[in-house]
Amino acid sequence: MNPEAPTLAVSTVIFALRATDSSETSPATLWLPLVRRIREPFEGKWALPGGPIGASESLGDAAARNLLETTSLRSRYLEQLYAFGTLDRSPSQRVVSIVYWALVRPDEAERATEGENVRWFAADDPPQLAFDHNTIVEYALWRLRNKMEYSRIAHAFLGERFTLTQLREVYEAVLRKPLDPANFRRQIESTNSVVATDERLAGGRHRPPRLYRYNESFDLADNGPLPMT
Amino acid sequence: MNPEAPTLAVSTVIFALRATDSSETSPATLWLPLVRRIREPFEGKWALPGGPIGASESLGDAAARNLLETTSLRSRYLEQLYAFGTLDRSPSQRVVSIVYWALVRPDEAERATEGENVRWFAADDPPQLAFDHNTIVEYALWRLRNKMEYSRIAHAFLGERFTLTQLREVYEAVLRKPLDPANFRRQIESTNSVVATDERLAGGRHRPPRLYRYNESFDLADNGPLPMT
DNA sequence: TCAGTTCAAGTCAATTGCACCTTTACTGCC
DNA sequence: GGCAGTAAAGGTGCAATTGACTTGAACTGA
Repeated sequence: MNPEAPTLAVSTVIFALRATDSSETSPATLWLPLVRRIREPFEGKWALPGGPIGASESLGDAAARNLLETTSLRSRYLEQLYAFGTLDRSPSQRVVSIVYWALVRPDEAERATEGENVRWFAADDPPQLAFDHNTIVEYALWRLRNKMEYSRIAHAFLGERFTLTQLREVYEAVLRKPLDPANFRRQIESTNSVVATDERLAGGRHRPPRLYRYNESFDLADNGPLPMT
Repeated sequence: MNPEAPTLAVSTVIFALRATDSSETSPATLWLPLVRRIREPFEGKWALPGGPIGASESLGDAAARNLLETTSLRSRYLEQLYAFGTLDRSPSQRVVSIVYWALVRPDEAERATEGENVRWFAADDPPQLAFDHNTIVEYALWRLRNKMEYSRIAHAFLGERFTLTQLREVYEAVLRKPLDPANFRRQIESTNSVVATDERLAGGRHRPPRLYRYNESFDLADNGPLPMT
């Protein structure tokens, strides 16, 4: 082995939608879980979950495993973001990080056991992070918002059944702008990416909205001919 | 050092436009230079140029250096493509390749000294390559064609001064479909990505077309808040 | 039963995209 | 020198899409 070879690691930026406060009426916003570093460098600072790559796992598998081990989260969507490898990202040691980004559903996000060393932060306003992780979060946010506009990735934030209003609220939360409900409905229906079910969501104090499910024959991510492993 | 740590390398997919045959009238198509492997595994097979990452260079610098050393090419545009790291990509040894893609201008492409170990191939129909390099080329082609449609990346294929017809021919060659000259002109002019010069290209047996130059204040790639190193 | 709320569908003007047409300006040849 | 050929450059009109707005339907809770 070359003693000058950089250390290789994977990290993951995880996004989930959470209510801004405990009230039901407040709109959801983007949050991400961070882990506290328990050793130098940057001991005590918050950082993206990550770790080394196992000898018998692919890069994506390594990201998913690290995710599960450090935050107890299983992601519905996992995509490679970028490989970061400038010289100055870590003091004393050369580290090349292959970073993934993940989307988890709200019910799954609850499983992330918050504690002293794992906590959720607003994605748009994270604290000062270890290494170059602030830059990485910023880039991941850009990619997410970009991809929302040309793919059906929003579905990864939702469960099996959802109303068109819920789907619209995902777009509004990520893109941070209100969308016209009628036009949104027309656009989504024209793509055939969702399928209407017979069920309706009862219980609200208004006309019960129809529940939809995702059209499985649709490509969620539009990532081209990539072997997503 | 962890003896199980994967070997880290960079490779680059280089694209250039070249005339299909020696005649001037034939339309240009996409070509890429490949290098012949001179050792096992896959000795004798064609492969993407690449190599190890130096101790004091960033990933992008490593890609550019390898490019220059193996093919004598300096690229006008270099962007990270993807990090490939499945277990089966190389026999006996675990290799993680961080792959870049590059665009070079026709005049620069001439510098690639073709010989026994470096040769140009049609990008859409490469031979059977070493490792998973056929997959990588296919993905790079997808990214290039995708990016042509929402960025001004085509300019990286051209020199300082160019006519709108030349620019249109770049799009036609990459996207493999004819474009309406009038509509193309209007679209390009509406973006303000090019600036008209006073010069015209004389010598043709027709009305001399105006020469344009690229608007430097325009973002060529639209890669978001990435530190492109 | 009624007020309040949201779902769901429809209308219309403005904008954009695309196919096609006309005019302009040069070169090469007779 | 005039004419034919060619591509540049600009223009026109239709179709599809988008965005702002309106209307009616369906349900809950008081």
